[in-house]
Amino acid sequence: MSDNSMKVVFMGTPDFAVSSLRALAGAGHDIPLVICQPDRPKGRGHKLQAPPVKTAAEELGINVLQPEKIKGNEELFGILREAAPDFIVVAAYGRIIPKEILDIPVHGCINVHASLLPELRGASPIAAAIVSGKKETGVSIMRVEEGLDTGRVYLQRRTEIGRKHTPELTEELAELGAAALTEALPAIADGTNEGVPQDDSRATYAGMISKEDGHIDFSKSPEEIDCMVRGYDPWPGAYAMLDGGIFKIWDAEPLSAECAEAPGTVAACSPDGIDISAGGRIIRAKTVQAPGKKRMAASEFLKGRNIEKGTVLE
RNA sequence: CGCGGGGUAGAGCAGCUGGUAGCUCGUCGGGCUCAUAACCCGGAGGUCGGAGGUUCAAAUCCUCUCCCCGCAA
Repeated sequence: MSDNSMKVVFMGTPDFAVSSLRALAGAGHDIPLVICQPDRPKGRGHKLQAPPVKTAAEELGINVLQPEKIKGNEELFGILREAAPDFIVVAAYGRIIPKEILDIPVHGCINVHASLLPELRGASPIAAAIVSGKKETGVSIMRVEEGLDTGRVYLQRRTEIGRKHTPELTEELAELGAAALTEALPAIADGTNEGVPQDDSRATYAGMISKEDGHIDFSKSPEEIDCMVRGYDPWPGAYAMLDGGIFKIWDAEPLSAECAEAPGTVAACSPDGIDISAGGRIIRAKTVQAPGKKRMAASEFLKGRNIEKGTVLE
């Protein structure tokens, strides 16, 4: 494997990208440079926080560059040209890569994208896959072009979504993607794998998620709501308004029993959960969270606060 | 110094215009029931996050500190 070692510049930012970075290093590739987004104010207190990729790169002893802007950044282009990489690997970098950079590496820019392209191109493929109720999703190793996730696909790996929430699915896809990446790279370099163009007619898009996307519409079916609950974990969280406060549901179970109550009405409370009318049936909230409180089992929530039958969530 | 809520029995909460603490669940013992997330009776279990201060007296007021969470990103 070591004679397949190549020079790779890595561009990525969040946890999802860390797996690929580590895999590249573990495969013996020469990584002269890692590029990620600048430290951003995050969390309470708006403290500056280093992106996970930066932390990982430093652990690996790799130089990190955090350009504020890359479009038209001639200094950055110069540094990259000088590095003369075989590949630039992009994984959830969070910015559009300008053409000047795409042209630099000998074998081009390769992206690890967390969907089965051409489905779910865009910013939030993992959450979108869950929310839309898909049975399976996966990762695609593909070529970065000027279009948004439009390049030819070299390798895909798929997995069942089941009842997974976004965090665990993200972790799983990050590992799948990292393995697929290291497997594909040598074949792309020697021309064994030329990839196949995407069928643009089947393309779908996963746009950025907003806070409001997590607001539950109880006219939807219990199954749809369950998908929201799992997909929007941990952000923005699937929520409803209760007494003017945000009431989040972190785990729910669709019940088949019919329910004639108005959508959002609490039909019953029990140690098993809070049963809410949704789409003519019942969605049972099993893990919930009130403002300022932790996530807790619905049964525990009910010990400290009584929700009367007939209460309406909006 | 972004805004805000909270740390009280094993769990979830109330009490916070100061006088050594209460509710629901669980737990232990007893009773009742064909049965039920059952019901009835009784008991155990808390230095009220930590450190100072005010006071005759603080979970309750003041200061500092540690931890958790919501908003915002």
